[in-house]
Amino acid sequence: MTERRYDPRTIEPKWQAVWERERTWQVADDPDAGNPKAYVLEMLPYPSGEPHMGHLKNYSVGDAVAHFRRRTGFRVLHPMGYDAFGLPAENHAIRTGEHPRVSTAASIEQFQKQFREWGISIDWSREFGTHEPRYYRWTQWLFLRLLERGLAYRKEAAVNWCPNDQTVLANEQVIDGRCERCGTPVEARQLEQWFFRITDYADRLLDDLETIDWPPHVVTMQRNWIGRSKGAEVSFACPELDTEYPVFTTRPDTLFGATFFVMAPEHPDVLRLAAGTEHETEAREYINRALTESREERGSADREKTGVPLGRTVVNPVNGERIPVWVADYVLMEYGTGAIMAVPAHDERDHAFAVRFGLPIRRVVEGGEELPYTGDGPIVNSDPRFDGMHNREAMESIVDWLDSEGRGHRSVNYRLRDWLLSRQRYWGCPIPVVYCADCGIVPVPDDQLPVPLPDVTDYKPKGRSPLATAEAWVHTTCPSCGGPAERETDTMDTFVDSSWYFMRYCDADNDSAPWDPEILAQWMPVDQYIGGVEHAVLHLMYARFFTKALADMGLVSAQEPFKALFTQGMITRDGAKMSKSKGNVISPTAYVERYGADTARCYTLFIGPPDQDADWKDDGVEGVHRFLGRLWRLAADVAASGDVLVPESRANGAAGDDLELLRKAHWAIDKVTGDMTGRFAFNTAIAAVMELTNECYARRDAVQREMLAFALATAASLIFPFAPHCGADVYDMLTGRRVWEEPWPVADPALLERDVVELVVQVNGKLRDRVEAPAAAARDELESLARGRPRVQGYLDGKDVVKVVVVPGRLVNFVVR
RNA sequence: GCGGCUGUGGCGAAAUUGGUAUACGCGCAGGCUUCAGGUGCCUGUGGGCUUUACGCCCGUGGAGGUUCGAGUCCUCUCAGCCGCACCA
Repeated sequence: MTERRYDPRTIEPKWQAVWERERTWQVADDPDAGNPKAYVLEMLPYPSGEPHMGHLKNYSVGDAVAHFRRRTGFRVLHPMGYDAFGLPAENHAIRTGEHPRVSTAASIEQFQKQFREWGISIDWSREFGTHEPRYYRWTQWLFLRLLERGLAYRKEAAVNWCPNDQTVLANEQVIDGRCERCGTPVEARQLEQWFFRITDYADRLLDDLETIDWPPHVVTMQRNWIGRSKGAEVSFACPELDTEYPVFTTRPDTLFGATFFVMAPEHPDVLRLAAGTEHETEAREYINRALTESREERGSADREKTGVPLGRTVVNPVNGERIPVWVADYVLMEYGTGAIMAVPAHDERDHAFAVRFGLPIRRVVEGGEELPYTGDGPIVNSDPRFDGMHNREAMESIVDWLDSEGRGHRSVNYRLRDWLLSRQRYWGCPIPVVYCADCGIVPVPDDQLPVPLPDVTDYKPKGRSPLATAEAWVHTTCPSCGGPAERETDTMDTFVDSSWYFMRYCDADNDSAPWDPEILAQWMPVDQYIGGVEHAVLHLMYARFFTKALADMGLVSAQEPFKALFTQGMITRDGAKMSKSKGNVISPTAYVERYGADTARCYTLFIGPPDQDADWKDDGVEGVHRFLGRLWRLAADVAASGDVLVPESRANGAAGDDLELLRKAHWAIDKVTGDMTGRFAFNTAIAAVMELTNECYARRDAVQREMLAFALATAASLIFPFAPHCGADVYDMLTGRRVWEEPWPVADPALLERDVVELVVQVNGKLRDRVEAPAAAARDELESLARGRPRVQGYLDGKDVVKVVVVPGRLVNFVVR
């Protein structure tokens, strides 16, 4: 019909230039602004190589939200930065000798370029990388505030050591006993390291999950990770050594069933207990072996239980019984007290252990056919005071009794461990403390920040941080006494950097504080956070902890950083995760060049619900490109046929095809608006704009030019959040106006209603006929209309109509016998 | 083992509260336009049956149930994916 061609290569740069020149997406900090604020944020990218499809999807989702909020009356903060410290850049440096700063800068440049080519509406005035001194200065400053409050501390502990990356790892970074980054089995090492006291916040991190709008599965994962258990702490005495060993139990009702006692190999008293007994040598050997085993070797629940007796007994406080003490590696030093009472009749692990070593098993709760029985029931074989009582009640009574005797009390335990933040690696934020022979650990004063990351020649970790080789940097003077001192050479876990970046965006250029609290209060919390589910317990837990700790210091008023969270699904290729090793990586660049950014962006959203994983198919991309081309071409034809038009609905007097098209436009407005408010149903929103476009084609020769222009301009307006260039261009061609300056369209309810509806007629729930009926018709009118249909008559003749169900506007159902 | 999610055409998927199952897109088939086209436009497309009709039957992983009516609610079950995994 025309030679006019949809050419994204022309229109996309044209609009990008306008947005760049006019700084369209820049937003001012203005406490007096009339509009409410909306802080829309996608997780900041880790700049390694070039952006991939996951980035394209992530920022397409976020940009759609940002655009929609802007046009529905919000002042939107939509910033960008780079999580630039980290292992991949450093490993690259080890291989090539190139400074991580260089490769990181090159990658950041790629991201900057592509974000602009994608047309993402970013406020570039707030951009930073976490590796820049102007940023990490404040990471260090925040570390010192946590240190002052005792929330950062140093201790020796059994930590996870990755022999490949030559660094310690946080608990959260160990997956199935292996390093999260490289997959190497993790070893246990006894080292002195820096920790954040995140466990102090366990209760609040758990309870406040109820105050935020997050996907339930992420909430569940965090809840499980924190792992709060309620129970009791009960002391078992060892008279020979004149000591007492408290244990944590969630089942104080089974105390009378405790037949032995087990300590973790790491327990500080195990060797002392075994000393001088016949089992001393055996115990010593067992403990030594257990301590050198990797987490993976030790960790599995299905492996056969091992352990040795220590040749001692302790006294069960409820009945004075002496029970033998064992050491076994199924007891963990990190959880509870590092010692347990074993109740083999009612605990699977204790049962397996008792069977293996021939230890007695005593049932104290009735129920179940076989042992171990972990359910509820009446207490037996215990004390006359408790026998016959339901075990749930007995729990309370037994703890109360022990408490009154001073031998126990209620207690809560958590699975969550403190956050180990030291890393023996180069490319990270230096920890701002020095070690002085006289003064000990001395924080670097605020006015000496940042502690710069020194240059080194060898990035290879050798069990010590590469920073240790920067002698001139390491040797410094003590800020406290002026004597010689050495700098901390470990760097921080990069999750520290990303635990507060969203606050820095609010006041990114501040060089006298991490932020001005008043400006921060204007923007925080993030209203909509968008990112991958892989951060469900790592980044998202750490950022919540930081926010709460800083809130306690009065630095932030928000208790939660991310009011709402959306986790987008992965883009796969042939059903598999894209990875360089599989060779199935597809780069957004090729598609952006060939079809334009709008097509690539729309496709990542149209492919399916955005929280679901989706498989990339080139055919699907074609389909989306065809749709944008159809919209653009028809609009170009209309625009070429006369003057530019003012977008208005022309509701009055429209009839016939004009009215039908007008209705379809309003239906689409309603559908898209609904799909985007409180939901992320972008796939069906785009489908609705496709339907509207199809309707424009179907009626293009039957409607007035103005109506066609209105319908097409509406389609452009609605597709703009997903395909901003095409949306802007079409809108401009038809109206001469800028779509992003237009308020979001509002559907006219009168045009959503129809005066005639298709009534479904069922007999016994089966569809038998359809008939046009006035929408306003009364129930009995609808019934007689339906009853009068010949086809329906055929089903009703000779039968008893026992019931008639009428749903006005929908259906009539005759129940016959 | 525990917890969570998902099962709908040849494929990706729709179906806000129980009310016409399969919107939209891909693919496929046919037609028109074109010198041509891997372009554009139009039409058709869940399966089966027959008397080819304004027809009937079946159909949302499987089996039951509730209801006038179930993709949607309940019970059991199968399959796949994800998370946690000796946490006392």
